Amino acid sequence: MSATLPSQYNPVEVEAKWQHAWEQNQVFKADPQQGGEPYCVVIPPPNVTGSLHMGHAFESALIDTLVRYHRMIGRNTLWLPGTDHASIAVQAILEKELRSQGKTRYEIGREAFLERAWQWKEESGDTIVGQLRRLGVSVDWTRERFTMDEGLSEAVLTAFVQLYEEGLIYRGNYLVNWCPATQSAVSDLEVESQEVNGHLWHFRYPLTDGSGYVEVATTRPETMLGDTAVAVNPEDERYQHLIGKTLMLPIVQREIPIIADSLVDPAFGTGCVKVTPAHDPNDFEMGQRHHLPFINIMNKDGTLNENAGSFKGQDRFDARKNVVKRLEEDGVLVKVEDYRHTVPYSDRGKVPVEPLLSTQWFVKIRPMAERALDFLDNQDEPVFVPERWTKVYRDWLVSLKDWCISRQLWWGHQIPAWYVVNLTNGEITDETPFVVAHSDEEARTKAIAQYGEEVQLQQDPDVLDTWFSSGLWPFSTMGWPQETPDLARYYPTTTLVTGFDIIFFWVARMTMMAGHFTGQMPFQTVYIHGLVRDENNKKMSKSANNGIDPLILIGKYGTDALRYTLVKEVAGAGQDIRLEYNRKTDESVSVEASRNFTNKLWNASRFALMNLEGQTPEQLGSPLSVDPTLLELSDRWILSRYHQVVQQTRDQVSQYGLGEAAKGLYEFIWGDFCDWYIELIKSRLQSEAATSSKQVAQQTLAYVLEGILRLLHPFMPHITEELWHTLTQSADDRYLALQAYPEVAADWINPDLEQEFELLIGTIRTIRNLRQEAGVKPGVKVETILQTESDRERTILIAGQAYIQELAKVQQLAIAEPTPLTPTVRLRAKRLSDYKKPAVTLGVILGSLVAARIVLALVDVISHLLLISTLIELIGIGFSVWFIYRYLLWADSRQELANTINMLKAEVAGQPLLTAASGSEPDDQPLLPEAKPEQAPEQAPQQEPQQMFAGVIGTVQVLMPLAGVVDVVALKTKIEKDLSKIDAEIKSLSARLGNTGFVSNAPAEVVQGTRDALAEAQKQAELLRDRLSLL
RNA sequence: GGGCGAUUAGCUCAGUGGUAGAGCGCCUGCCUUACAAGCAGGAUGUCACAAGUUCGACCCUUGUAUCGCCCA
Repeated sequence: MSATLPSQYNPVEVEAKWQHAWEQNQVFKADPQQGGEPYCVVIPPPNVTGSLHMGHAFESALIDTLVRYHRMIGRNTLWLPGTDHASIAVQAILEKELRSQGKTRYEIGREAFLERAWQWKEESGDTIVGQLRRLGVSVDWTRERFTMDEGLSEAVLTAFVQLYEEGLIYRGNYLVNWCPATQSAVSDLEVESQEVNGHLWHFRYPLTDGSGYVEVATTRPETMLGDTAVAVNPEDERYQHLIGKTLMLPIVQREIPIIADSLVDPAFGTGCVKVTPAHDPNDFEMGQRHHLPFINIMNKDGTLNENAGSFKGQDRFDARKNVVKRLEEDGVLVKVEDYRHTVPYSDRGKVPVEPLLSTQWFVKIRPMAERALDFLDNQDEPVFVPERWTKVYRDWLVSLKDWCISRQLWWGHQIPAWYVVNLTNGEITDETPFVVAHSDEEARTKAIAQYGEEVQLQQDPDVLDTWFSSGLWPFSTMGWPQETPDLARYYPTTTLVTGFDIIFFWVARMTMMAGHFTGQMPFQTVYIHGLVRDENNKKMSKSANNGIDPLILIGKYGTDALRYTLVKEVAGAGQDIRLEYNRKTDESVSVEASRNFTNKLWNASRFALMNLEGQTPEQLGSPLSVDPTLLELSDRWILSRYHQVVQQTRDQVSQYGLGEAAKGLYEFIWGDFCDWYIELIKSRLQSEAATSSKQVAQQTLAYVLEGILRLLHPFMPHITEELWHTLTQSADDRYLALQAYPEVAADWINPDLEQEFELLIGTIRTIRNLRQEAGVKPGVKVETILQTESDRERTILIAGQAYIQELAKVQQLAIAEPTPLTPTVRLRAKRLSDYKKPAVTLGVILGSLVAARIVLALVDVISHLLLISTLIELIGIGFSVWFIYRYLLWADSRQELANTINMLKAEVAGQPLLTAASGSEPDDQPLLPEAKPEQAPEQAPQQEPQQMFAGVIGTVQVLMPLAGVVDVVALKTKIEKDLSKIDAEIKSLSARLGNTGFVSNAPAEVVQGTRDALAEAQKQAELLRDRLSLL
């Protein structure tokens, strides 16, 4: 089974399989009876207006990552899904459809219209939940809700009635934003300002006393038909004498007063403004203040009404032209200027909204806003991530005005107010009395009690603003107003994840509603994510038609790849992301990169399965509990790295750093695990014999891989679930989604070891680099000499020599001090290593016997070198003593000596080198816990009989003798290039250290670090210069 | 007009008061028994501009420019 995984991952099948399995088995069904601290998220309900776009995919990916993570760390998790009925948007779609059939909603009637609407809802809702399923979201489908379902409608009724009874909902005649296209009032938020090139018309109103004219300017001349005053700023000295006088309004011939109001901007136009209280918000305020008449000149379809006199029936824009023409004819038009100004447009209707006086339902918002502010200011609730949104939210609450909640639409929650129409001739007028109730029956009962048996009731035909029901979503979905177990357990919810564009629309309304009805904030944290921008950095939107269908990318690369791309792109929390996309080919290089990552994971797992010989991680046992001495250097390194990553991932996810967490896992999995660890253990795994080395490698491989699958699961749920099942051979009814997230084993994190390992990796890279520079064929094994005078580095290299040989394709490796031609005798403080005592005894006995021979051989060797040091002869007995001490007393030193001798022999004689102890087991204790810095030995310039490729890593000199293939020019170029880099570094470091300010002010460790870096760079430069001088 | 965010490699973006990073793309060499959706190696930067704080600024402060978003 395991080894038969195909070599390319096919997400289509795997993803469908697990989506189906998760849902069928209700894997994500929440149980309020279970223990565990609750973690609850309600979905920002998508509108049933068609289909999901990339923004939904992004948001869902973020939420699902958080939810799956918290489920795995043991929280009692609920993610509640659902959809929103979206009154205006859906009604607009349906009416458009009707129009294309040559019908209107009034012709087919309310009932038939709603039937169509529900049908649409079913279709669109199905599409949307189908898409959500394909995103692999771990929602509890058993709790799916819709804003117009029975329970939520009950919540809406309850909320409305209660607010009405508390005096927080009222019906009144106010100026609203009227959208003539949809023929409904819209809220302030549904109005969008657009800059347009318009005109500013100046005309004159004559004073009634005949003493002259007042000049006014306007961008909407047709409204002059409804003017009831002209206003000036009370401070404006130019017009003091006019205040209180009256004017004769042209065309209409109405006498209107000149008033003083500080709302007037003296700098606008002439400083005199016409006042049309029924058609402008500012004028409305002035009208109220100065008790002016409110003259409405417009019908609801945007044509002028009888108050417009001869202009009656004309469309507002036609009327504009005609009014101007008439004013011109009357000789009161002064001038027309081009004028760029902002015009409020209806978000949905895409036409300029008309401020219109009409009777609507409003929520008195201040008490609710104050309550939400109180929570924010005194209890820091909710917490915004990123924090900067707090201010945006707060500013909004502070300046909030009453909320118009009635919409002249049919699709939605019909307003639960019944008019006693028999009192107003069977019609609903502004004066018709009404009762507010939960139902027909209740309304009737109430009405009869108040108005007698004869009442004839008619329900308000309008519906509520969609956000009225959305505002209740966090608690209405859990059963409110009933006291349900869900409400008790999961409310308030933990986190709300949404876009900043609906902080006002939705977030603030939820906090206000929740504060009022539940006495709590509906969520602890609001994570505000950014937008998905298109390949041109433009916001994706329907109107710009630049949306990208997530399903296309899912079909091409898989859900995991798309989700991972979206999540990985986020920097910090809440930054916008840009999605790379080619519209011609429907391809995305960034999603492709993630797909490649899934494939990498797939193949790493495939490799593991091929090499675990059918054993599961459980059967193999954790490497954390085996005899620690059996773990090899690479095992301990990957375990250290792994636990580091566990720590880091947990930290980052808990701080909403999802992008960083995703990127960290990518680096660990592809870099550390695949590129290094797997490569390092290949030889152990491939050994025929069942050695402990092989077994430990298998254990570690299985352990880390399973950990990786768990770590990555919230980010890539499908492929990890699939691979986990294969790896663990778990029964079908167990799920990775329900397993525990990896715990940090802090004891296994060893920064020293990781740092030491870096030297090995660096060395391997340097050798590979030299090979490439020298043009060595990839398959060919080379010989390499590593020289360093640092004991510490040497010990690390010796411990990792098998790795170096394996991964850098080195046949013969010598690790030594720089050839000590003129060594200084010095005492070494190295203590006896426990495990080398027997060798020492033997060494002492053999040492003296061998010494003479060795010395002779060495002298012999040296005498063949190009530079014969006459010093050798002077050293005599002293050298021998030092030599025995240095090279023969200790096992590793003998190893080193053997290497050196072999190397020297080979250099001289051109014979193959003896391979450096490839069978020796790498150290398994920390490499150099007590390495002592030593003084650098004085050394004679080194000489090699042949030219070598050379590189430097740390202070390790990497030499690669390549007889016959050395291109001196290439070699020289290479070294010179390295050298110039290092020289630049030396210059910069020296300059810094030469600055007394730096040395005296910077922290000691920084100064020391700089000194160390300089010393290392100088050493490197020296080595390279020496090498260069030999060419 | 007010507010917020951004400006770093060809592209998309990370980043830290102490020697500038990743992915993609590019160049070179490889079908090495997990992966060519791959492996190995390589090149690439006035960190938008200007002044200031500091021993030291890509990072902090102020201003300027450009882009984007929100609000009026």
